[in-house]
Amino acid sequence: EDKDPACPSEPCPNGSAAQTFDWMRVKRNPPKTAKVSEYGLLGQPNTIRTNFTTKQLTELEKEFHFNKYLTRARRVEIAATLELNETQVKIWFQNRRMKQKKREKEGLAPTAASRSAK
Amino acid sequence: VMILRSRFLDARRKRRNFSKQATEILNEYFYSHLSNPYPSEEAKEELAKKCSITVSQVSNWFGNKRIRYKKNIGKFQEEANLYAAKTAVTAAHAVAAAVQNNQTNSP
DNA sequence: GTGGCCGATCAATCATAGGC
DNA sequence: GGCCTATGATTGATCGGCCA
Repeated sequence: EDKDPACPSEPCPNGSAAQTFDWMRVKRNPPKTAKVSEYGLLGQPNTIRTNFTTKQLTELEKEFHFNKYLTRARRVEIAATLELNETQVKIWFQNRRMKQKKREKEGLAPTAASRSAK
Repeated sequence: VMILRSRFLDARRKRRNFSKQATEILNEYFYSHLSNPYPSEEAKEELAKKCSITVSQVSNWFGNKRIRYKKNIGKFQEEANLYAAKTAVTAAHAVAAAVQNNQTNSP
């Protein structure tokens, strides 16, 4: 369905040739987090990123400080309490852990890092 | 209601643009690797050092660049040609150096 | 096979910087 | 000062790989 681009080497003769590489064609599947209310209706694809409320975020944050990892039971509880999917809660914790890790890494003194020769 | 959320949560977001030369370095890498603009962790660290920014900032820059580039390739055409020409010269120099180095080293 | 986690990335959005 | 675009950062969610 698409021709293979071809000149990876040599500057192209004519003015420009912005080839389309694979990474430019990458399309992510829309979030499955539909969830509206009752069944069906609406002709609007509800495939939009969920916006967590302040209350939800506060509770999740509180729980995170208590436990970095969730048990199945706890996840179900929280999901029910905050009116979120179990998946959303699970993903939130995963992202939160990554965020934590990133913050710790950068929070540490970067001075010692610049000691290797390269 | 929801608008209030962003008020204090994003208070930390006091952005500052990168220096002109940092952007220059990042763009050079991006366009010279346009077929696969995904720098390795090591490459990111090196770029971060050269640009005097953090590795995360390098990641953010590439993430934003890739998305925005493919969103509107035409808009970056000019920029792409500019850097393509620039790196072509650099590559030529590298080849020349390699050739010369090769002559002094026999297999 | 199934499911969670990790690391990287995507994609949409936010908020500010810079130019007019 | 307002308005618009450019740009860095944030984040819910996806992708691929790994492992128990």
